[in-house]
Amino acid sequence: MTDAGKNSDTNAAQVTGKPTLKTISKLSGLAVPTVSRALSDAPDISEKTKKKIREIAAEIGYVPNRAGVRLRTGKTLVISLILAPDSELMPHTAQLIGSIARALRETPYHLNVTPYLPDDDPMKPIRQIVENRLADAVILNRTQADDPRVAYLLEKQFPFATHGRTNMSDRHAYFDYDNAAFGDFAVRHLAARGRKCIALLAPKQDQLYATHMIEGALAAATYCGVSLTVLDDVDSDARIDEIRAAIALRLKDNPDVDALITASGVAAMAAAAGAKSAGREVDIFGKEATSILRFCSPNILTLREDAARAGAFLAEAVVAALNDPLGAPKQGLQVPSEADFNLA
Amino acid sequence: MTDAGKNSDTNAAQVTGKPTLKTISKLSGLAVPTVSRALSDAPDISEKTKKKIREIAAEIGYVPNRAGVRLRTGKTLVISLILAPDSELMPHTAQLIGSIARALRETPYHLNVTPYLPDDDPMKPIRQIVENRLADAVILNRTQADDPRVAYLLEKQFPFATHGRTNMSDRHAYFDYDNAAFGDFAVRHLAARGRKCIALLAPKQDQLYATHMIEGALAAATYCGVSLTVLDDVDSDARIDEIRAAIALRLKDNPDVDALITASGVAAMAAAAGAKSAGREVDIFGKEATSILRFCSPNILTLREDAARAGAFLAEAVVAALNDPLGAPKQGLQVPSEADFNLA
DNA sequence: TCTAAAAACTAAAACGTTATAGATTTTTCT
DNA sequence: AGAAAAATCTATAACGTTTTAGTTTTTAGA
Repeated sequence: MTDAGKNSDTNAAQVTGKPTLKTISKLSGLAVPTVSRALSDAPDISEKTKKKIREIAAEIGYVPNRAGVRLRTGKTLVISLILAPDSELMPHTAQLIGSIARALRETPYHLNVTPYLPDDDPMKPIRQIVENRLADAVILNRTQADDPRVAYLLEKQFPFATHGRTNMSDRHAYFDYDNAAFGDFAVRHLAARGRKCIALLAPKQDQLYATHMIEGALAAATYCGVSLTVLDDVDSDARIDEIRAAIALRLKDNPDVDALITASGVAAMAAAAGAKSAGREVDIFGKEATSILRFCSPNILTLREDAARAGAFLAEAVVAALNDPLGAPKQGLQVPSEADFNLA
Repeated sequence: MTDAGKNSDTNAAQVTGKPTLKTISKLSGLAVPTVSRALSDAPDISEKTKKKIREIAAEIGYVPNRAGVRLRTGKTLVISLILAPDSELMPHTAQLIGSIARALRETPYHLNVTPYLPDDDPMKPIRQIVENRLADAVILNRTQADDPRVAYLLEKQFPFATHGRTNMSDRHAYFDYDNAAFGDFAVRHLAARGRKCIALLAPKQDQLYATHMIEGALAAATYCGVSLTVLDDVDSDARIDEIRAAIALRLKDNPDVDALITASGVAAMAAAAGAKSAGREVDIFGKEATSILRFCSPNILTLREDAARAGAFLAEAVVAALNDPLGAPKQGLQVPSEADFNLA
């Protein structure tokens, strides 16, 4: 009897439960490593068998088991978004999260979210992720000019991208809003409206975006021949009521101020309220994604900041860094344009 | 020579790289399964060795490898938040995400985010997660009364919790805002302010929260002796400009309306703008977490909805469901109170 | 003191994947 | 045709964990 053939009818293999490489192996009569290499398009597998295996895989709906991959390769297939405490209160954070996650759908990576509280050590989540390999890469938002997290990640050579530039930006992927252009735009626009004495709210924190904004605004003020004051003792990242009160106070000190520039929509609203309570009629120019600002009083001039675009870019940038660790980091700027401009 | 002792000096074991059960095994001289069982507090390990092993584990900072656990047990240690398309534009979604993730820090679970677009099939992400076991449980937001996702999850007996009730709520964990109490509160408050003819914006979608809100408002209107109209042809979930236009139109049809109730802050602002453009002086009563509403004109009365509390509850509820699949689902309601109330 | 039962531990296997090294087959060259 | 080279495939092992079924040690019982 010769029924102990080398290739005993494998086509009758059981196909119950989630298909694995083993399932395809049985169905195709090829060894498991062959199947694996075929699916990863290795050079030492013939085109014919690759085609056959890919067909079977597609037919039975094979999806690689992440735990297997993760255990064997050490890759987690996870990208972690580190959520700064105050970003939860910012209106377009949800959009940023959503757009990152959506962009990652095209990739094998999943997005997980790692928030920390104001009292937490900002380094802790990062260290945990790097040391325990909880993700293959991270995305940071609200980075500071001299961000210790960025320094740490650079030192550890851990892939990452940031929303907002840092002092080390030449060495990492980032997406940022062109705040210099915003400052320039805002001042020119206000000057064109006849405003002469513009004040700008700056955050107290060591944030590079403020530097850029001030640079752009100052240059434009010189060019337009208007005055520009930087209110750097008003923390534009503070709570809304504090901003309002601080603005009202500062407006009384500076009776000539006839326009305010803020870096966020929330600050713009607070500034508007502060101006109102101080009985002053000033123009407010803010930067924000949300359209609700248009319905507020006094009217607020705004340039839209596209969080969805930022998210998509960051996802791509971080995946690019993972695919080519030695390549130049992807860097993007959103340049504000007339199209982003909306009068209320 | 008797140096081939049964217990060759294991204390000199190499402790390089991430510690694993093997590391502890070598350090303790005990077998790997013993270490595993000791750490999971199995009954057949003596207290003495448990103590010893726990000490070593703590000392070398052992953290279980998730890939190993996942492969062996089939558990992913992941909870996935399914993000409805429009929730990205809602101001407190980021807070919801953050608070869920923060609550999960006390557990072995990580939060990942799975958004879908308006054009996507809402079932697709759910099916993928269940079929490919991408998470151990899911959290849904913006559920509809007759939500097919909920029906599917119930049928598959897949653990989940929802933000917002459904018609199947007795069978699943949820957290919801008590919208009946909100409707009641809003009507009573407006009536106390002397308003006689109140209109309520209802979403077009099959959302249970609207039903509750209307119920509460109608009962209170009867009690207070004021009139209540439900504007059910204005979709309170529509885009902001559409709401504004629709409201302006409806106000012209209903010249007696002197107050508006909306289910969201965004709708409240749109309603306020619509009223303004219709040249009508009406009170607006909305529900929202963000404080910026207070700075808008006309003034908007609001009850705060606590997204952070919802997130923490949902995280706990879903973890409870995982730990005790047969237990009664955790269900929570946020009852609005005077404390949540803020005049602008 | 000897046996039976209980307690404490271990060996082996498995989850699904991929890297390495080796085996087989086919092609190419002389 | 025969040998060398190239192409294609396979066996083995390993990643870290936990489960199952033992095995050894200790305690209890007579």
